[in-house]
Amino acid sequence: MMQGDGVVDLATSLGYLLKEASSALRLAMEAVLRPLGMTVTHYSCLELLAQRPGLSNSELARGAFVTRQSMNVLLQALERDGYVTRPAEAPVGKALPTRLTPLGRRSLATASAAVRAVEVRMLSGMTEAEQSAAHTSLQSMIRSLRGADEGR
Amino acid sequence: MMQGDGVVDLATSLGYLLKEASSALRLAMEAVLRPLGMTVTHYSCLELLAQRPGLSNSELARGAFVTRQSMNVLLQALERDGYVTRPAEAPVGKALPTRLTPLGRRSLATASAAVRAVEVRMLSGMTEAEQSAAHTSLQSMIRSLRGADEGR
DNA sequence: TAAGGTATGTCAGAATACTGACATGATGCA
DNA sequence: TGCATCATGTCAGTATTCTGACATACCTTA
Repeated sequence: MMQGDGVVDLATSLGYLLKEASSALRLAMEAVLRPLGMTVTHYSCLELLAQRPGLSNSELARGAFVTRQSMNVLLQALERDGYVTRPAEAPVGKALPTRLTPLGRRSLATASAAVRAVEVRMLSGMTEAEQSAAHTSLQSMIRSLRGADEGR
Repeated sequence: MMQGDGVVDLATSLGYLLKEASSALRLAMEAVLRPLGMTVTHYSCLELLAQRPGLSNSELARGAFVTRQSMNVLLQALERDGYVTRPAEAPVGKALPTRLTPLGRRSLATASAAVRAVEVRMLSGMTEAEQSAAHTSLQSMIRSLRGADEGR
C-alpha cells in the first residue's frame, strides 16, 4: 500500500478501489434510471419508503446518504408530483411520516427491476463465498470508519 | 438479496453496502481534509499528479471519477493558486500535461498523511487475507459493471 | 416546573458537479 | 490525399448537494 516516498499507491489502495467500484455502480444505476426520469437519490428514497413506510425526512436522508436539507428538496418535488404523501401536521414531534402513493409504487416497480438487474450483473463474476466475504469486509470498513467520526 | 415481493432488500444488498462504505470513507476523508482547505477531488487530483506527472485534464478527470469539465474548473483554480503548472501550448495534440509545483507537493504531503491515516483506520479491523479478499471482490464488481456500460 | 440538550423541518445562499455545445488536433480508413 | 471518427480543452447554463441558520418539539435532569 505504500510507495518509496510514503505516498499512497492508488493502484493497490483499497480506498481508491472502493471509490472506483462505487463510481462504477453509480454510473450503471444512472444509466438504467435515466430513461425512467429518475436519479439515484430519487430511487433510493422510494426504495426506502417501500421497505419501511412512514420514514421521516431525516431518516430518509440518512438512509440515502445525503443531508436532510437535500432530501427535503427531493421530498417536496416527489410530493408535488404525487409520488409520496405527508400529513400536514406531525402526529408526534416534528417528524412527518412519509408514504408512497399508488403512483409512487408503480414508478418504483420498474425502477427496482432495472436496478436489481444491475446488481445481478455486478455479482455475476463472484461466487457465493466471495459475495459473503465482500459483505463482511465492507461492514468491517464501515464500522472502523464510523467509530472515530461521530457526528456530521 | 430478495424479499417476498421482489424488492431489493437494502439491509443485505451488496450494492447498498458498497454505497454505505463509500459514503463513510468520503465523510472521513472530508473531515480530515477540510481543516487543510482541501476537497476530496482536490486531493485526488494532486495525488494522481504526484504518482503520474504529466497527466492531462481528461486523464485526471477519469482518475478522479469526475467529468473533464469539472476537472477543468478545478485545474484552473489550482493553476491560478500555484499548485500546478500547465504549458501554454500543447506539445502534441490538444492535451496539456500538468505537473505539481513545489507548493503543490508540499500541500499534498500533509494531506496525503492525513488520508493515509484514514485508510489505515479503515483497514484496522481486517486481516491481510480479508483485505486481499476485498481487493479481488471489488475488482470483480468493477469489471462486471464496466462490461455492459461502455461510454459515458 | 424550568433549563439545557438533542432532533427535526425548513429557508436561503454557496459550492460543486453535470449536461450540452463548439472548435481543434489526431487517428483510421477508403 | 480526403474524409469520417474520436479525443481533448473549454465555455455556458443547469442541476444537485452542501453549509449555515432559525424555529419548533421532545427529552432528560436538576
